[in-house]
Amino acid sequence: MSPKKMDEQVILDAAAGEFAQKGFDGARVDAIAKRAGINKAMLYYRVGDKEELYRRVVLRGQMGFQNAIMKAMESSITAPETMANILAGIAENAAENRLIPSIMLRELAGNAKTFPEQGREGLKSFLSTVRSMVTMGIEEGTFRDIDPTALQFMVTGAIFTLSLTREMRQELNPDDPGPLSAEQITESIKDILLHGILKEGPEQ
Amino acid sequence: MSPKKMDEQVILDAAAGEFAQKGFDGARVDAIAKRAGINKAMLYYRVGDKEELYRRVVLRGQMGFQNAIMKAMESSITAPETMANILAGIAENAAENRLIPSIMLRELAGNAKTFPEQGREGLKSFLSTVRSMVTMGIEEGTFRDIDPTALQFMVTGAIFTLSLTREMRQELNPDDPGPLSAEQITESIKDILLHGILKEGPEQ
DNA sequence: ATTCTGTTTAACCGTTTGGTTAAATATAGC
DNA sequence: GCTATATTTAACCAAACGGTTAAACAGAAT
Repeated sequence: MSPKKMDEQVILDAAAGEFAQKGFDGARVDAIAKRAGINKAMLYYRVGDKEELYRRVVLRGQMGFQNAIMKAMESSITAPETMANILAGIAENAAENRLIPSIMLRELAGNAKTFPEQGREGLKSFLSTVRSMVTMGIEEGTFRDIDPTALQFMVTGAIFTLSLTREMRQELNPDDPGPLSAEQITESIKDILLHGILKEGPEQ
Repeated sequence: MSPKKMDEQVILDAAAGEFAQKGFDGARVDAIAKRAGINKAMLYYRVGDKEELYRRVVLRGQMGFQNAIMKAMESSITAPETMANILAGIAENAAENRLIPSIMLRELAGNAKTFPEQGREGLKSFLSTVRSMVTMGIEEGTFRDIDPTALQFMVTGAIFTLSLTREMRQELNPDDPGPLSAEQITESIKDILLHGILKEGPEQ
């Protein structure tokens, strides 16, 4: 009934790599096929056209972040704890799946006009989660009266750009420490951010 | 000797708009011509091919940031002052020339592989400027012992993503305050960042 | 008025690209 | 072996795209 089999994940991995490097318009369907080690027509047979390929890649990548955020929320009680865990979750996920930040930043640059409709709900819930975490911190008295919007984008902006420039930074700046682990990124940002938003300063 | 004349800036503006919205590969040369209200061949006559168009747009846009940074450096003495002025300079510039953050983030996403060779020096000097500002602050005792790399990308990452999502944010999150002025962005980020990096906390 | 030069355009061209299709190949059940 | 079904491929196609070119046009100088 089925001769060989062909892992669909291989196709999505190949597509993710191509989309991340070249963007949707720059990506070549033939190149994706080549990366996956199959013929172009196979892509259409197994997944669909270029847009469907992209949709699947984005949605799969988004899931990782959503799970990370959810786990961070569940495993923490106070707002500072939540904040630190969200930070770590995003950083770890960006490090594991390095292709996604690239795709996401490109979406941002294009006003998310090619972002899958199905994924927009996820984005919304992420934004409102961070926001409610901040207001919670302010209400419980641990946070200063900071701007949640600014914090949202300081976290994601910093992590995404840091993991994206992983290879590039050192070349541009000899003083740069070079590639950082997710833990290092998390610690550095957490250090600045917690001092920046806590009323009393982190105890530790 | 010259019949009509045709402002070259109009062409570069049109190109910047197209490149910002669609990226290099997504941009259509015909579309740029249409935006500029001229014929496609005119582009090649006056500026050059697609790559040259892009090169010019990026270099022109980069100049604005470089000037802003330089002015910030000149007009400030202490490290916290410098830090605040750089922040404000970048934010103002991003607000004035909204197309550039989009182009820059796309470059980031593609590992800056299409970034003009000529512009790389500017990037380098920007990075080392911020870095030396941080080390100066640490040495003069006003800054805590923070990670300069993290700060670099928290500043640019936050400002770029904030100005890029200007139209998008409110749609995704009803609690979002919507479009923010450069001053608002500057103040929000400065508030968090200065508390985050200063030893004593901002006096004000 | 004619010439000369800088400017603008319409039409065209070769290539690339996303997508299709018809044929080939492999596997399982009979 | 034969048939039915799932998989894979090579070849093909129309459309879109970047780029060119030859001709038209406009104004200044003579």
